[in-house]
Amino acid sequence: MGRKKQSRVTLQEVAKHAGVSRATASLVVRGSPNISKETREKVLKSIKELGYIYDRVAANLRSHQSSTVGLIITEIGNPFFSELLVGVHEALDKEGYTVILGTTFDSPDKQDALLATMLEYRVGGVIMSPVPGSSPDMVERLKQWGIPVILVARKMLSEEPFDYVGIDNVAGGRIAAEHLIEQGHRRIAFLGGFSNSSVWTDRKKGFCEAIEQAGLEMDESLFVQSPATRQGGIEAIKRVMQHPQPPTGVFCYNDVVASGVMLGLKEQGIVPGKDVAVVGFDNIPESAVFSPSLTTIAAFPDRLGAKAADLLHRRMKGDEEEAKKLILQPELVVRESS
Amino acid sequence: MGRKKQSRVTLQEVAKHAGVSRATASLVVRGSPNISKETREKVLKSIKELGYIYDRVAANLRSHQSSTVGLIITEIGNPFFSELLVGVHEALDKEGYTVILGTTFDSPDKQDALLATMLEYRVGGVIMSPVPGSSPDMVERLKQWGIPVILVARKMLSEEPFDYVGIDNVAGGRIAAEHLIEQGHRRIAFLGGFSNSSVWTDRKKGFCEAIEQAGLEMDESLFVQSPATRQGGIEAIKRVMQHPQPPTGVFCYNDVVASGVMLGLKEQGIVPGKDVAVVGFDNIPESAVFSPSLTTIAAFPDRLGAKAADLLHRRMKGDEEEAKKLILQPELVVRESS
DNA sequence: CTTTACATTTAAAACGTTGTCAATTTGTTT
DNA sequence: AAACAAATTGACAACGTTTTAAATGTAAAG
Repeated sequence: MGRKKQSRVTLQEVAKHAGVSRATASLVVRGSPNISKETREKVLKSIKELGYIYDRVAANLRSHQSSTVGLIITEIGNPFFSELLVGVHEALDKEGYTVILGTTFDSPDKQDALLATMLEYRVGGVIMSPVPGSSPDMVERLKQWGIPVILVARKMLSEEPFDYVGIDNVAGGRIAAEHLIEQGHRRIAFLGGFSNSSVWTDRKKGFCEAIEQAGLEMDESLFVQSPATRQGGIEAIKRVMQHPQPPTGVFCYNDVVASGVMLGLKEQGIVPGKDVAVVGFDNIPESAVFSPSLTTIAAFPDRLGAKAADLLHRRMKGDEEEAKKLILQPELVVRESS
Repeated sequence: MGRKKQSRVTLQEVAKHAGVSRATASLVVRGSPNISKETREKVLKSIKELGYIYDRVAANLRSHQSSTVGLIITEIGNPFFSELLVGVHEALDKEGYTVILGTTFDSPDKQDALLATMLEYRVGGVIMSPVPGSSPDMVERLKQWGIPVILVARKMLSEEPFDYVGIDNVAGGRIAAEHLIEQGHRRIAFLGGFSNSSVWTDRKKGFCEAIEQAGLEMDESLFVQSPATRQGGIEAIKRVMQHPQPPTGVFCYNDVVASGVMLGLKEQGIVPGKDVAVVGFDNIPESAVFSPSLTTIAAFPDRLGAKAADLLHRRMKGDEEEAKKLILQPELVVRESS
């Protein structure tokens, strides 16, 4: 069954085996151009024969570089974030980075702990979706150590001078409301999410703008906050339907909430898409298969992720320009639910 | 705006500031018991004052330990795997490990490359869902270096002596078929996935066992392989419904395929759950919101992940017992689609 | 007042690599 | 043959920790 725990072969041993100096061997593994083809092959052969494994940890320690980046998201459960993760991961992969993953589950403490861990691991940069209401201190600290941080999908509480990649949530909210108004709805609810997140306030802002512009009355009882989960959606729709004048259209904080909303409607014998129009946000892949299929605002999480990764890459390469804000435009996707 | 790129404070500097030796400072940061309370506090104070950051990379290099583990999955897009990821991640987090993530996208080469990378990063262990048909050489190699590897959800081609955590796919296939037979279906299709994966062959095996036991005929044209994606499901159901004697019940390789199958049925004006019964596999959260809601075989990916993480933790702690196989039992979840 | 024992603390070597740079070898051109 | 360029070397000092074995200080025991 092979021996146990053979100890690592070092570059030193490779060099000796190939009959060259350690310096030369080092240049070979790093692909230096001024090494003759001959010696390069000699060394590569020895590497293969001895089963040498490059020690990136030692190399990074010595060279003050880092080929790892930290990725911090709030919940992997939400397909929006898994798509985001795919986008980031794929783009970073292409550039040869290795990803250290962290999940905050919306806890500020956990977020700080994660950032601290990433610091301890000497990551070269961080892409994160911040917890609503968390303080920018820790991010500031990373930047002070020269570690670039890209915020994605969510901003921090205040308008901090950080790089940010996201979508235009105000526009998204407006588009959603305009669509429902165009469909003839006069009483429209906004369900799910919490007002402490920048995403929520932005979407609400756009929503309200469209409502006002159409000259509709703004009824505070049509705004129901709840966790951005399926269960949260179920509860929110139940609450709002008890209103003496229930809405005929609802705009949901995101698609997961929308799935709960539609479930809740069905439970009460109300047919979503017919009796009540439902519009979601994010356009997660599943929303096409819901029934009725969900009208939603596409937020392109994978593109967001890829853009964030590109930006981070540029920063790590030494781009020192001032903070960039990349705002993608969302798009309305009309389906059966409205 | 603070200075740029302050260089890291080292333990050396902390020691000097606290008036102790570097060794003592090191013992303090590691929480050694035989350090007097006095000096401990002195050092901790200096750490705080100087803003010292522990360098785990350097520490791991020296101590030959590793607090990172590699996690390799095939596709983050499938909710089954995101749930798995959640389970693994949460459990490892609790034990203080940091996760390095990799995705193979079902490419054996990518898988080998990822394993090589993890080796280079000196991970302490690996949890992976292997690419179907990939060779166990690389895994063997890791184990030779004393790095434990846990296979999860998928086995390697042959019955290798590796630790494995998965569910009983044969039982799952049988349960699904039995359920459909019990509902009165005589012609049942098995759609999606490819025969090169152990998961597929196992599910098919159980499926066939039940068919035979019920004395039904086995029609090869009712087995349609396709990518395990929504699109794959759409194509598979279209193909099989062209059959002169189309099935009245279908068992899908997984829930994602099932979602495609139901979509494909609707496109043809056939009502899933009424005209044709559909059963999925995995019980991804979304399957409850499909319409009709999907009858499926629950595979508990999060539990799988947690178990795998626990097992890995034990291995990393030095548990040298021979390869363990942990097989969880799947459960039938009946909903509207059957 | 010395010895023994014990708890703390320490100096120096190690981990596996890269950076530096002057010195050497080899190959090519004038 | 000399002059030049290109490729390779050797030696040593980093990088920021942990490890080892040895040294210190102090209190209890003789």
